Amino acid sequence: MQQFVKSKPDKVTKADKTKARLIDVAKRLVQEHGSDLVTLRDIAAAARMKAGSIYYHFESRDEIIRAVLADGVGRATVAVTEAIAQAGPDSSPLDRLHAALGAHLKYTVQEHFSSRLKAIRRLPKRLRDHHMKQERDYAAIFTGLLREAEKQGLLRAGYNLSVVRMLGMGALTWVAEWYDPKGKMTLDDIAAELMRLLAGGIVKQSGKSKPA
Amino acid sequence: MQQFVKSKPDKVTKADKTKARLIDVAKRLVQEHGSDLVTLRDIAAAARMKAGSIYYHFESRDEIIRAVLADGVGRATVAVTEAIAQAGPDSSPLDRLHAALGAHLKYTVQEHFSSRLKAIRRLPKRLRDHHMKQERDYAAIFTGLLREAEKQGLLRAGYNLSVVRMLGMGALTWVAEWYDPKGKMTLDDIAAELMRLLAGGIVKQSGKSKPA
DNA sequence: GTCTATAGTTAGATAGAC
DNA sequence: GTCTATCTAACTATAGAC
Repeated sequence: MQQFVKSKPDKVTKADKTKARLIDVAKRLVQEHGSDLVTLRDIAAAARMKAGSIYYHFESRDEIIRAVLADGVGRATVAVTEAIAQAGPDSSPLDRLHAALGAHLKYTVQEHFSSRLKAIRRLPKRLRDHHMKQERDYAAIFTGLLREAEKQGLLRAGYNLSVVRMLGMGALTWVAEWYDPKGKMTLDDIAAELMRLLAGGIVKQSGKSKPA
Repeated sequence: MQQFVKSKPDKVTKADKTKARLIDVAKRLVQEHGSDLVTLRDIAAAARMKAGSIYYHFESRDEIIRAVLADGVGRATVAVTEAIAQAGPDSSPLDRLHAALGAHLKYTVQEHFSSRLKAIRRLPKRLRDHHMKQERDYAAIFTGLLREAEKQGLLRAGYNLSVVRMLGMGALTWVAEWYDPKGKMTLDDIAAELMRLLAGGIVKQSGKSKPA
């Protein structure tokens, strides 16, 4: 597990730990209620502090939100990268894509990732621009796998792979909005369903290849 | 065009017109900035009124937001229903689905439909429950088309059609988050890409039918 | 480092004049 | 119907004690 709060984790002071705890409780609150509804008083209360004390650790409320977002992409990147690695370097790019999408979905639902984009938009421009690079890097993982598959001649011609990626990830990102953990389908089931859909489509292929 | 603000549109009073105008400007502001950031003062200013005057027409801020949401689903339903009708009753359910998804996408992007769900969640329970029925009815249109296709034997077996619907609509709903109107792809292109993906998949089918 | 206290803003909502 | 004026409540942020 990597450190996203600080890139230089030697000599962890008490302040560092408190800051990390603040990010942690803030993340939990943001996931639960949405970034807009979470106040500094909420965060402080959850961290058993008073609101004013937060300013010893952060310059502003926006700085906390930004830290929460950065932590989110960071951990998602780790989760997806690990899933890809587990599939093995000699696996098919499609299998790796399946693994990556599965990890993305799990992370998305658990951490309510989809609320991120919304929160990003209302950050001050300076913080927003910095964060968007991380988001683009994350998205590039998936496009990369599609391009690999294309290079290996696994894909049908004529698709815009960026669009395919965005449609696929959009489908999964949206799952968090309707997914019922008590329902019959697991997240793995849903990822498999998407992958099956993505790969083979839903329509019976009648001899001739005439999709749609 | 139907009336969603009032179900009894005979004798349109001045108050009715003002109320409709308030919903209209509120909708525009909500689409642009998100429902949370829109204040009564914003709405009032956009409607060339003072904030206090709004309370002559609405009981609370929540009532306005609810009206905006109801107006949104209502118009989306009309748009999708009309697109389906234009495909003709003898058309393939898949063609009608294509038409419906295209209309949904256009509406989604233009009206930033995706912000709806977020707004719904923070409504008081009473208003939220009432609204969710409209949302379910809207979603049922799409599931219905898939079931028709299934009944006509057009689909491969083993798919959970509700999940397919949610993945497909999720993909389109998410488009509004990244779509660039100045880019190369039109919304019709994207809808066609999704339909092609949904129907035939992206992976080259090598003799045997072994998707994923 | 964390507290208390409070300044400074801004929001939703109400009352009463016109 | 719309206005002005104002209330109450919540928030971010700051200052200074400990």
